[in-house]
Amino acid sequence: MYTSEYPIFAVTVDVVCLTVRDHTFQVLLVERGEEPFAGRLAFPGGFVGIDEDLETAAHRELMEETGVEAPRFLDQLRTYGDPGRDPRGRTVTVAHLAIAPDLGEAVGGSDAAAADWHPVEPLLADPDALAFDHGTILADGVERARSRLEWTPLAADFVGPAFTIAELRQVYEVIWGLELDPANFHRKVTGARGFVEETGRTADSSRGRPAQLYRRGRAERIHPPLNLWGRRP
Amino acid sequence: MYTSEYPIFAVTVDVVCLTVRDHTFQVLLVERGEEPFAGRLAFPGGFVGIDEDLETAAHRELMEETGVEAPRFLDQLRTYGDPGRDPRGRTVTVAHLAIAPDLGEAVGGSDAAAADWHPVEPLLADPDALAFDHGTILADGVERARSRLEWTPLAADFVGPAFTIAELRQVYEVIWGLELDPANFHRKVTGARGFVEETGRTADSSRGRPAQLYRRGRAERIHPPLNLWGRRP
DNA sequence: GCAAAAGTGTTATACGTACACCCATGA
DNA sequence: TCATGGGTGTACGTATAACACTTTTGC
Repeated sequence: MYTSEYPIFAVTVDVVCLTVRDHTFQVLLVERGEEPFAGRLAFPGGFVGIDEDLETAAHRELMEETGVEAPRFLDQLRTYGDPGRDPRGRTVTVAHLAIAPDLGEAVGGSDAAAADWHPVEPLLADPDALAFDHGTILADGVERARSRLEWTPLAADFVGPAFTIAELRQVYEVIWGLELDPANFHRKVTGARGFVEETGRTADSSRGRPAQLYRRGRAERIHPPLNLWGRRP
Repeated sequence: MYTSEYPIFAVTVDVVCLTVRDHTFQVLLVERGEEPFAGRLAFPGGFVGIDEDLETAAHRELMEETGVEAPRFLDQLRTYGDPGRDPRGRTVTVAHLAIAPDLGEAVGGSDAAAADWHPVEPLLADPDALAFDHGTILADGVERARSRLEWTPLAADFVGPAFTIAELRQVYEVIWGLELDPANFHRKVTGARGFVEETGRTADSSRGRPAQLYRRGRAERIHPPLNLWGRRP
């Protein structure tokens, strides 16, 4: 190895885990127990093992620090490596984007002092709300998720294994911050090949006609992209 | 620093530099001078300096190894860090995507044995054509470039500072491998706000009516995306 | 029945494709 | 004046936004 010939780095992973809870776009954060940034909010994450691949490390850190075991989606987001981003030394972090359905209150793993969901909007508005450069990373993660909704079935990863078209529509409405026509949305989603499949079952309805339940389809891309520009004002 | 407490990594950058030359989609490669993979083709790249940020390192390595000084576009692509991707030890590489206009033959820098442009297609067809995991990286870079053409003015980065609409169309035709209607393409591109601006000058024409010259506009995204599905068969 | 939510029908308009056609130049 | 590529006009078909309307449930 060339540890004496070449610069030495520490490599970490961080996980931007997003969900929709209580009609709000939220992100999973831990309260840091140690310096630097002790007591501040940050993404779950940590050092990559010497024989561990990056995605495995991301899954492991998410599980260890928050108890979230199986996000519906997890992929690389971007790598952040500015000198000085970590006061302890030269660290490069490979940020990942994860999507989980609303899992209820019970989060919190072994390592971190506390893990909880936080609404995204106030965090985006205050660049110094999070430790390290995590404010920048959050902005990139949110942008990536918003963009992916257009041309992949990512929205289905925000809801449970069986869901109604209205639940899916609320994901778009919350994340994009606009109101969609339920009738046209229904046609677009059910008409896009491979986005959703019927289960044959219907949802319980407290009032109104019960909705059909769907599951996620096999498609990885939506053709053509869902061109949802929202309701005209 | 925690070099004794935590795993030690080497961090490199690699640059997938793409262009369109001779009506062909091409990538800039160097012939490796040393083991491992001596004599094999690889992307320009190398170790990141201890006080250097990632993008600066990418620019530097591209310049040092190929002489390409100012690509029109350079951004992170993805990070590759599987254990075992480099037989010498644990290395994480932050791959970058660069786009340059056709610069003529003269490439070749100081460090590498040789640097030259190579058509992309045969390299994609043979997964073992390149050193390390660079075949995978090339496939990701090409896919990213193809996708960006749809919704950003990336095509303008493949041509010179002043260009005709026909030159721009050829970029799409070569990279997407299809034939476009010149009339409709012209309208779409000139109609998309911020994609191109008139220069007032015209190109020299060997035959036919001389074309207007345009420069790149200020937009970073095209609304709506250029929905070019090509000429029907 | 009534309210509420799911889902379907309908229509005016916008948009895109195809291609006819005119324009400006070199030979 | 002919050939060639640049650029415009336009008709027709398809997609879609808007919203009226029907369906199916709980109360």
